[in-house]
Amino acid sequence: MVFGRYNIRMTVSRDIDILSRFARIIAAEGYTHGLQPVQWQALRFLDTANRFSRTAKGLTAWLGQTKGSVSQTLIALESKGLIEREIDCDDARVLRLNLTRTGRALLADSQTGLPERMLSHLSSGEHAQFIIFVQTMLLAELHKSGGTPFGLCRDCRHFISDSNGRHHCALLQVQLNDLDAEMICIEQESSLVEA
Amino acid sequence: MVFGRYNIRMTVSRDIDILSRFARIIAAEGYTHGLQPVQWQALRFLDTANRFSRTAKGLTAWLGQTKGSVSQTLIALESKGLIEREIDCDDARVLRLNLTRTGRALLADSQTGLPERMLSHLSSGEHAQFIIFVQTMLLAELHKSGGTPFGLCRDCRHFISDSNGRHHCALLQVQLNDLDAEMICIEQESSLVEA
DNA sequence: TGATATTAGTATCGAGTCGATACATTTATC
DNA sequence: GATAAATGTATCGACTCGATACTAATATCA
Repeated sequence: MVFGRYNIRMTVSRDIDILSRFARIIAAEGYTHGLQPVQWQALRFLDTANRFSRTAKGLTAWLGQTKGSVSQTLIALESKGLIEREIDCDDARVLRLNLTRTGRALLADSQTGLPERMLSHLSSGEHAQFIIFVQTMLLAELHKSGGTPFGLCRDCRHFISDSNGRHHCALLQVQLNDLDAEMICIEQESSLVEA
Repeated sequence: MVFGRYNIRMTVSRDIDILSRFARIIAAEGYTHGLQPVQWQALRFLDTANRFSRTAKGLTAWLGQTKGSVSQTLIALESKGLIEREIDCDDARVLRLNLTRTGRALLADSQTGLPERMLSHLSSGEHAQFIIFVQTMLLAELHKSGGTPFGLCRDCRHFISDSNGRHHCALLQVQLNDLDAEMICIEQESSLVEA
């Protein structure tokens, strides 16, 4: 009985070992592209975040760091010529962060990194199931810790499509085009989850 | 057709976003225990690695870092009184790394961390399936990149049990007790995988 | 047996991370 | 219009991590 319990504890502990090692490898992505991991994450985010989320605040929420740390990362990315800052015309406190041509080229040239290779070791069905598990855990954890979940604009309950195929956001009161619809938004509230 | 492709690309990219964010959170484990993430990983490893693997070399392979980085981590852990070094009597180059009473107490006091909480958001069946996926990817990746897989002593093809319930290692030619059998070994070659 | 790898690990450096604190500026609130 | 809140920067210190150069012990092999 005691031995049984011991065995169970060891097994769970072993699961954590496997998961932690896996996470370490994934989280280290970036070096192979000549960037620090956090810089790579930031670049990826800024590439797919919509214009309302592409700010230091948005990045701070996405990365789960303090604004001080994020500010440092942005300085590094700017000095490397990968991003540029643009002052918001509506709110002068806000700096819109845009990828430069160089930044976009770097992302385009590095389509297959570590996470992609990891997932390639699963079949397509396993891949889909695995991502569902990850998403379940991530959303539950973000909900618990008060983190910002994010999500695609078109999956948001504020995303309205009219009969002419045009979209707009009911929260921010702005028109949206097809590209906007596919972007990540900091304000997103999933329409797939009951309130 | 073009739109369809674009959609697929966005979906895969979104999977990577989810996975990367998940991995970042898991990999940050340690701060809540008053340690740096890498120090926490090291402490966990040294707690369950057997006496042949509980060295700077073993930790280097486990963490996938250079020995210089690992050396730094060990200095930090020693200065915090969590580990102690012991010179191997057979090979004076080797330093055995042992947890102190303080180190073991820290691990025992912090049974539930971030990875455990993440996994708690899955049902027990999902949990098991998820870990199998992770293990599949991790082992495939380590095989590809030449990393050391590690594994439990008792799951090794060099692990021999006699009729009296006593064990020994056919590779290192040493006797093993029940506790040894449950530890992680750097030399482990899984008996569950065909050669 | 002795010269020469090889192995295990340390020392040190520089670029970068990250939280904390203090700060400036702009916008919101009352 | 005074005060609060929001957005972001500047700077500090402890730490990470790879790279390089180093020491010391063991293996190899002529």
